Amino acid sequence: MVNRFPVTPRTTITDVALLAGVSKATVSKYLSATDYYVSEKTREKIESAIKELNYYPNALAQGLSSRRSYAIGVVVASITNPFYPELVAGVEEVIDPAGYTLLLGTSAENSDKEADVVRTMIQRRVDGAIVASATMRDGSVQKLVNAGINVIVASRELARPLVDTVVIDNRLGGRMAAEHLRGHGFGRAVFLSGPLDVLAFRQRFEGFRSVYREADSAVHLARTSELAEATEAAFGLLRDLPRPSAVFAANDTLALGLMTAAHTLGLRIPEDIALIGFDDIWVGRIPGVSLTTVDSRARQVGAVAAGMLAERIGRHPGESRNARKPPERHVLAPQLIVRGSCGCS
Amino acid sequence: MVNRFPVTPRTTITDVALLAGVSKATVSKYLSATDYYVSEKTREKIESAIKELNYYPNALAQGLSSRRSYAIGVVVASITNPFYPELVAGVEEVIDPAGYTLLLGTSAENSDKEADVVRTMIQRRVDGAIVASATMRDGSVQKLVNAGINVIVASRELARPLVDTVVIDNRLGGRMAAEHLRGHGFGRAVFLSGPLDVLAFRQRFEGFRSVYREADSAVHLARTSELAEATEAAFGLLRDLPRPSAVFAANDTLALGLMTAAHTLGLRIPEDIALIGFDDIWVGRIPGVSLTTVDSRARQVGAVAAGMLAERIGRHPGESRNARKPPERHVLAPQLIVRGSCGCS
DNA sequence: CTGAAAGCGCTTACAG
DNA sequence: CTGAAAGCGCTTACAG
Repeated sequence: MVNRFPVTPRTTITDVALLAGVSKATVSKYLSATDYYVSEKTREKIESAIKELNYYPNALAQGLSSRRSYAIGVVVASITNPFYPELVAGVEEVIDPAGYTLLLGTSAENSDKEADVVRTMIQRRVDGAIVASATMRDGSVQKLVNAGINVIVASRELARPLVDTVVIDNRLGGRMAAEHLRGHGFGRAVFLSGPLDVLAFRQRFEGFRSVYREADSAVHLARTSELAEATEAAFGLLRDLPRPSAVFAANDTLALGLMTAAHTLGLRIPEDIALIGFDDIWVGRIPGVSLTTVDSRARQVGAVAAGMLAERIGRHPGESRNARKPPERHVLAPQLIVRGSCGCS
Repeated sequence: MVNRFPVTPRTTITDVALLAGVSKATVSKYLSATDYYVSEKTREKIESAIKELNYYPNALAQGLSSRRSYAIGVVVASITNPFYPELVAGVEEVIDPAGYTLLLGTSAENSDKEADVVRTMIQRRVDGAIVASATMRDGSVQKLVNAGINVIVASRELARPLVDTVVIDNRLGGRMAAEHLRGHGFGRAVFLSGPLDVLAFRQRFEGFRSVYREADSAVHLARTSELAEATEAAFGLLRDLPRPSAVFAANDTLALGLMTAAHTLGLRIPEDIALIGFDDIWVGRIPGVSLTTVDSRARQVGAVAAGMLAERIGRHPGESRNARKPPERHVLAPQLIVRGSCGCS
């Protein structure tokens, strides 16, 4: 077979071995650093050969051979929803120093894309995956697990405890928001939410309802929690009579939608409507927004998830069935962030 | 050699070939779809074997063998700066249907991380890279190119036209903002900027200065364009006497910093200070923010960059020297988005 | 349309 | 501490 590829050949481990006057095996051992010892003299020879040849080991070959890709997949619903970049930053923070590369997958609303992402992660043989997309079905997570991938579910939960999970206490968060509103003297409040089949929303609602019970509480739903949809839903809510004087939004984007709709209708916040959101995306800190909210600690959730994943991978390198250790559940505490939109200041 | 890895073996192309009663080569041809023809009968046999065995081709092996990883690297400065997710979304939009996987790299401020990202992209043998980090040095881009990777620089420029570039016309954008401010009757305005060694900032400034000339114009610098630093710098600016009544910020985060500082000092926007930003991050649409700004079209920039990259890769599969076609330059037009902060409404 | 065989660039027991 | 050789799971000319 001659000249299969008419391209500039890259330098390989063989070139390095030749120049250093040692075997490929020895170069490989030098590269892996930890596991094997290499004498000082050969180490030096190898190092200078690598430098001279400007050699970069081929990660595909390494992965194929060692059955370890040093890649981890992160799947989020949408990268433009500011909650997710924050979580991804948390993941990166810990994954990065550990030498892993991040494959980003977006599941969108779309179930085709969801299937694509799952397939991609499996085919690329990621060492682990962090699934942080609220819209991803449990079956998709199951597929990853079946394929032998270590997976951690972050900022959401599965119906059955299939894998490690890291979440905040959403019920508590909902309760905190509701109690704060009640503390302002509001006898009635409305919960503005995305679809209630998203567990986090449902739990926040439960927390809310533990304070505003029965007839006193009401829910108003948006189809999704995109700003446009949220605004649309908020218009509906604000035209309902009697108009609520206090609203707890299931996340900050929904809260911003409410702000937008209120503004258009000439209603002021907090004077006409007191508002609390959920997540604490950075936008809320801007003076003109000044959103009181519950911090869902996206960054920490990401970091903790990455830490748990790294531990799993360490325990089961290559393909595992997640078998040894039973699924763990890490619960972080939410935190009320008081700013202007609730009427405190 | 017996039992090298005590792990559940995954199903391989050999298993599929065996079950389907054909050779690995034929299965491979079926998998590649486009290039080869496979008879209807064998196609069916292969398909059912794949389904029965739940087979997923190993992308590492495919990449090693074909010298095509179907991965593209995207490097941004910071994923939590809302400008970048928007650009990444644009990239994804076109990369995704084309079957590429996105490797995300963050260069941060840190030049160690920058080197890591470059190394990672090279070792993983990405088919191409999109560099959108304003803080990444030209030398790093050069390294990628030297390693035979197709690279597109997005939303920034290199000193020398080394690779394809997609940018907006920053000078024009700066001019549009300045002219709008001048149209409001402001005889003097200040340019609030990040470091002027970032070309985009410098060009925006040039556009600004083409309207507010010489003594009339002034610059005020922030160390970075993080919100906290921006706010800090804005305090300085607002305490300068005479206090400017119009500010053009080099990007929206800087503008938000100015809003924050102004609010703290009891200054109103636009009554006391008219403000225009740059980028049009979605936050500006929120009523309480209502930021007049210049749309830098992050999403389109990302999409166009991805398109150019796909074309390069198609032309030079595997390792190329980006040689054949000279570097291209794609310039998009910025667009003024008028909202409340400039005093228009 | 299909298959045999070499090769992609590494790693890893095993033997020394 | 070092090396020979097999193997990781694919793809691709080449021949039929």
